[in-house]
Amino acid sequence: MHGDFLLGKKAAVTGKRGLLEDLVLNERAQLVLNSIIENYIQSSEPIGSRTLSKSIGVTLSPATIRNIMSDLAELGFLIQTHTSAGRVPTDKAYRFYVNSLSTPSSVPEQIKQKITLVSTEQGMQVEGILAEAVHLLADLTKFACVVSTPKASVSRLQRIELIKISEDRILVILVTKAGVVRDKIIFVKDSHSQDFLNSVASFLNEKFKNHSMQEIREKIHQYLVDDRNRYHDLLAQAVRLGKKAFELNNPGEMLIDGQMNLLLDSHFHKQSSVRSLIDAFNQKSEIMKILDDSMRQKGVHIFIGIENDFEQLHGCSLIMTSYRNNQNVLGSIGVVGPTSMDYKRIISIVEYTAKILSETITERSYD
Amino acid sequence: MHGDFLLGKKAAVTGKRGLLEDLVLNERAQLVLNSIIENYIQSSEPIGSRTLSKSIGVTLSPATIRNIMSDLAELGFLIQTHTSAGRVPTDKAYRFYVNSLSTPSSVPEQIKQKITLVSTEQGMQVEGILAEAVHLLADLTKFACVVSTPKASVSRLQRIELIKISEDRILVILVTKAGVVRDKIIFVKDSHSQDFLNSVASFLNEKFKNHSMQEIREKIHQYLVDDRNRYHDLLAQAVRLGKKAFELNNPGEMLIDGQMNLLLDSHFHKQSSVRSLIDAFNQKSEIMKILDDSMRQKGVHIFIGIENDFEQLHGCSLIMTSYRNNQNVLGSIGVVGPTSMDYKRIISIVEYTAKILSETITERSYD
DNA sequence: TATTAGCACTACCACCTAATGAGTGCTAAA
DNA sequence: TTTAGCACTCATTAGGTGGTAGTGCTAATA
Repeated sequence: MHGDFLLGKKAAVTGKRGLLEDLVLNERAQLVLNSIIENYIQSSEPIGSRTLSKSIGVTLSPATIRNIMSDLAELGFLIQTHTSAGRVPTDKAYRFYVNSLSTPSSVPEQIKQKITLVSTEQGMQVEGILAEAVHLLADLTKFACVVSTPKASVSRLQRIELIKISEDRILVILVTKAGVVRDKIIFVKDSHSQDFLNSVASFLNEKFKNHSMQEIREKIHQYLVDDRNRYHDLLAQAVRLGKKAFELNNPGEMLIDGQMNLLLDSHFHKQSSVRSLIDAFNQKSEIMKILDDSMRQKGVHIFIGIENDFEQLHGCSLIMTSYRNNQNVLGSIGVVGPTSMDYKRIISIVEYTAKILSETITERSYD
Repeated sequence: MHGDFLLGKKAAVTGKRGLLEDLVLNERAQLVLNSIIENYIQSSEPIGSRTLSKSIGVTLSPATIRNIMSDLAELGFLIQTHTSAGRVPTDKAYRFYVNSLSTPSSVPEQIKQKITLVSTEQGMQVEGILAEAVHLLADLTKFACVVSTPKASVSRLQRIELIKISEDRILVILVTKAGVVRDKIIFVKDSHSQDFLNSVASFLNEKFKNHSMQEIREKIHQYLVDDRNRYHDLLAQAVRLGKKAFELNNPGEMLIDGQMNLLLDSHFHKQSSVRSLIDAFNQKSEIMKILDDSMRQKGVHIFIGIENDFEQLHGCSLIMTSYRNNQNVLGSIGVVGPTSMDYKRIISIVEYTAKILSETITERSYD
C-alpha cells in the first residue's frame, strides 16, 4: 500500500494497522492532518494544498503537501467532493484528531462567568435548573443541546406523601434525595381517610427512605408475593397503595434547546438533511437512548458522525457527559452539532457546564 | 378614486369608506379577490389574470380580470412583487377574506379522530395534556404552536399542603381546582414541626379553598396590615408562611412545539426572516402577552400580519383561542404561521382542539 | 531519496447574453 | 361594459466564456 511510509514507528514496528487506536501517523502527516481539520473547522470549506502551505507553520511546498494529502486520502482520512476541489476531513479524521487532543483546553474566563450565572434564584427547582443549563449551553455553543431529567428509577427516596384529594383520587408526592419533586395522581376504588393515608405514608417513609425507586419496586413486589403479609391489614393496604405510587409512568424525560441553531448552520442547509434532522428531534426516544448510554460512563463521551446508533444523526457529532449530585449520576447533558464542530471548545464548555450543574444540584440535594 | 365602482350598494349609499368593516366590494370583485387568495394559499405563487380566468368558476376574460385586479390593487388588497409579476394578496385582503368567512368550516372526521386521541392515559397531569395538545396541533397544522399553562393568579385553590423536608426547607404543594399541581420549596429561618405545619395548612385550606390565588394574596396582605392579628400566634405564623407559599414566582409559562415546521416553510426561507423568527420564539415574554390577550376574549382570535403587537411576528398570522375548565378560562392555545395560511382549515382545527382540550381538562378538574 | 517546480487538466463559479414566457397596461373594436 | 390585440416589462433559464483553485503527474533538483 502506498501510504505505508506515513505510519509512525510504533505501528511500523508492531505491524498493527487498521485498528484506529494503533494507527500512528508520522509527525509531518499528523501536522498536515490536524492543520486541515482546524482550517476546515474554521472555514467550512475544502482545504487545498496551496492554502495549507501558507497557513501551516512549517515551510512545505504545495506539491509536498499534495503528496501527503494524497496518502492521507488513501488511508481514509480525507475525501474530495469532486476532482478539482480541496480536501475535507472524514469522520475517521475527526476521531483521530479528537483522540490526539491530550490536554483538555480550559474554558475562557469570560465564558466561565456566563456559566456561573446558572440559577442564582433560590426558589428554582431542579427542572428549572436543568432548563437553564441547557438553554445556556445552546446559547454558548450555537448548536442543539439536550439534557435528561434525573432518572426516576435510580433516584433515591427522601420522602413520600399521600394526600386525599377526592373520594377516588390520591395525590402522591415523591421527593428524591436529589431534590426532585414528582407529583402524580392515582385513582383508587375504595375511599381512604387522610389519617389512614398518613399512616401508610409514614410506613413507606420508614421502610424505604434512601432506597432507589428501582429497589423499592422490587421490595414491594416481594411483599406482594409473600403470603404471610396477606393478613396484616395496614401492611397489605400500604403495599397496594405503594405499588401504585411507585409505579413509574413517566418514561424519563429530556429537555431540548437550540434546535433552531442547527437549522441555521450552513452544514445542514441542504433541504434533505434539514428534514431528517427535524424528524430526529421529534423522535425523542432515540436521543434518550444515547443520553442514557453516556450516563453509564465516566467523563465526556464523544460520538463522531456514524459512531452513534441513531441513523438520522449520522451526519452529526455528539458531545455528552453526565451530571451528578455528590457521587450519584443523575442524568446527562450534551450537544448535537455538525461533525466539523470546534471539538476543543465545545468539549470544554460541555464539561464545565456539567460541573457547574452538578455543583448547583448537589447544593440543593438532601444527601 | 378609480375603484369606486367596485363598492357594493351598502357602502355606495351610506358613503362610508376607508373603514374596512364598512367596505363592501361588489360581488364580482369579491369573487375575484377570494379566488386569488385561495389560489395563493394553495400555490404560494403570484396569481396572474390568465391563470385566474381559467380557475375561476365564472367565464371572465383575462382582460376583464386584469381590470378588476388593477382596481383591487388600487384599493390596497393586492400588490405586485414586480411589474410583470402576478398579484399577491395583502394583509388587508386576508383580513377581508377572514371576515367574510361566515360559517366556520367543520373539521373532517379523519382529523377529528386524531384529535380525540389526546391523553387517554389516566395518570397524565395537566401539563402533560397541554404538551400533547400542542404537539398534536403542530403536527396537524405543520406550523409552530403555543399554549400557555394555566395562569397561577386566576386559578382557584383546591388544597394546600406543607411538608417539612429539612430544618429550613418546607415543600409547598398547591392543588388547583383545575387539577394543576404546583410544588415549590420555601426556605424558613425557624424550624417548625410537621404537626404545626399541618395546623397551618388546614387553617389555610379552610380559609382559602375556592379562592383564586390573586384573592388569597390580597387577603393575606390585609391580615398582615391588620394590627389585631398580631397577637394571635398561630394566625400570625400561618399568615407569614402563607404569604411565602402563595407568592407566585413562576411568571406563567408556555409550551412551544413545531417551531422547526416554520423554518421549513417556503415563506420563511429568506435568511433574514428566519433569524428574526428564531429570535422571536426565544423571546417568550412577547408571545406570552399575545396569549394572555386572547384569553380575555371569547372565541377564536385572529391576528393577520402586522395586527399583532410583536414586531418580529409581523410577517406571520396567529390563530389563538382560549381553553377552559367548565366556564373558567385557564389559558390559551394557538398557531403561528405564514399570513398565507389556509385560514378555514387552521381556524377549525384550532377551535376543535381547544374544545377537546377543554373537555379533557374539565373531566379532571375538581369543580 | 525526498522535495519541488512546472505543466496539463478538471470542475466550479461568476458573469454575460439571448431566448422564453408569464404577466402587465392601454387602446380600439365588439 | 367587455374583450381582443398589441407593445412592453421583467424574472427565469439555458448556453457560453473566462477565471480560479484545485488536482495528478513528471522531470529536475538538493
